[in-house]
Amino acid sequence: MGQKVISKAVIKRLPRYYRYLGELLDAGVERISSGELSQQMKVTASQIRQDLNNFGGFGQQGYGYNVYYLRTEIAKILGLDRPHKMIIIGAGNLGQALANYAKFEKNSFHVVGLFDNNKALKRKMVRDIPIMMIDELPGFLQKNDVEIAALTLPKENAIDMAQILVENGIHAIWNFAHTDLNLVVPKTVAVQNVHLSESLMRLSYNLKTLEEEGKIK
Amino acid sequence: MGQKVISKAVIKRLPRYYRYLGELLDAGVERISSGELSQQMKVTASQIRQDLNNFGGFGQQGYGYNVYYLRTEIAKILGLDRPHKMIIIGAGNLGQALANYAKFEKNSFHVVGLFDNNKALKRKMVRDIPIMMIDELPGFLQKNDVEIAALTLPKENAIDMAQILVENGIHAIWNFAHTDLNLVVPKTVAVQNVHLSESLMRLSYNLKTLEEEGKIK
DNA sequence: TAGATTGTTAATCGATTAACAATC
DNA sequence: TAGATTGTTAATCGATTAACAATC
Repeated sequence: MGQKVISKAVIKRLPRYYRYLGELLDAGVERISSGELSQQMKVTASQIRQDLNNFGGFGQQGYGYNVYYLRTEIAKILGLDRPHKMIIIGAGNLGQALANYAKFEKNSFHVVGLFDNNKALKRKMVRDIPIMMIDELPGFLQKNDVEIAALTLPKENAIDMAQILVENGIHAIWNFAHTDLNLVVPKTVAVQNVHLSESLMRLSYNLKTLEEEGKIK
Repeated sequence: MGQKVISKAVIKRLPRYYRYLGELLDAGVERISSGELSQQMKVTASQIRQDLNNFGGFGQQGYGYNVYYLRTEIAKILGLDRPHKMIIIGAGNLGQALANYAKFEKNSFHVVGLFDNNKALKRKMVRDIPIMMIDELPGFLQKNDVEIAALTLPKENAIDMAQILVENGIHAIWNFAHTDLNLVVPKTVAVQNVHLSESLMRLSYNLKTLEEEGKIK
């Protein structure tokens, strides 16, 4: 309680540290200094030390950081140390892609259901995950302790669906619809908006900039 | 030439302005002030005016901004005013999802081919887009003027594939593999990394924080 | 003209980097 | 112990916000 608020910039970097530490672990590296890690990740050693110190001292003077220990601690910070049940609303290509994707983080995210309103999909399975109809959703949420819902829907339906999800006890929404759900949902629900189109537009901007600088063609 | 470098923070916000302006346009709104827009987008009016002024004066004192004009100008800045040919490497669920997705921006991104090494997919079509084999890729790039490649591959293959793409004249990579391609590819190629797992981890962090603050359950 | 709202400069805030004392 | 490297404070840098003169 009364915990220090960690800046968004720091939180944004944590998953990247987590990924690099995983790769180091796979490569059999036991310890690493902020200096070495900074070279690999192309950030400053100072930033790494500052970031980590937001959460307490994970390193040791004269030694550096133990890779396994540091990774475990970051996992805890990110809440990856326990399973989260997740459902996916929208069983199209993106929904199905996420169903596979979320398994990546082995013990953290369990996709327990896909929902769609296309009756042709009813009772089908994606891997071992059943596709259910939207009208089964409230009942399903009542029976199962689901924390996270991924939304891969047209934006017209996303806001109403978010409402339904919140009413039925969902605590986190991973939103792929073209709208900013966090402006619509109560602050007691975590929201991450993934706007793929924005990413593509930034790529387009960068491409255009390279052209204008004469670095292309 | 010798153009002012625009900060990443500004570029990151442009697509969001573009989206809101599109919605205003659909709603038949003709003009808007930075103050009104700031309320809708939950940012400061000051930031909107500062951001836009990086590119020149799009507004008019006492009037505000013409929605259609401003949107058109932002489109130009982002390079959305001309078509970009795009291919997708990896014809799994994510690749196919992107094939539909990229069409969203009507005249900006044309997906002209999907590539995979799964022979079962050979010669299939996704919508009107042919799936081709990876070994056909260099020939295809030689014949077609493709600027952008989306990469939906396991990370093991992504780096080699990026190399091949760059050698064959690709200028922009939209990377969905779990690795930082921008650290690997020459600076004359634009890269946007989309790390979905990082987004999910941030969601998990926010969820955990809400729990700890006692706002859940 | 008076009112509204931009464009732009100046002030503030926050994040990053540098430096170094603490300590393993 | 000497050397290495963290943890942490101080300095710098950049981004955001506030303020207001310019101007439609």
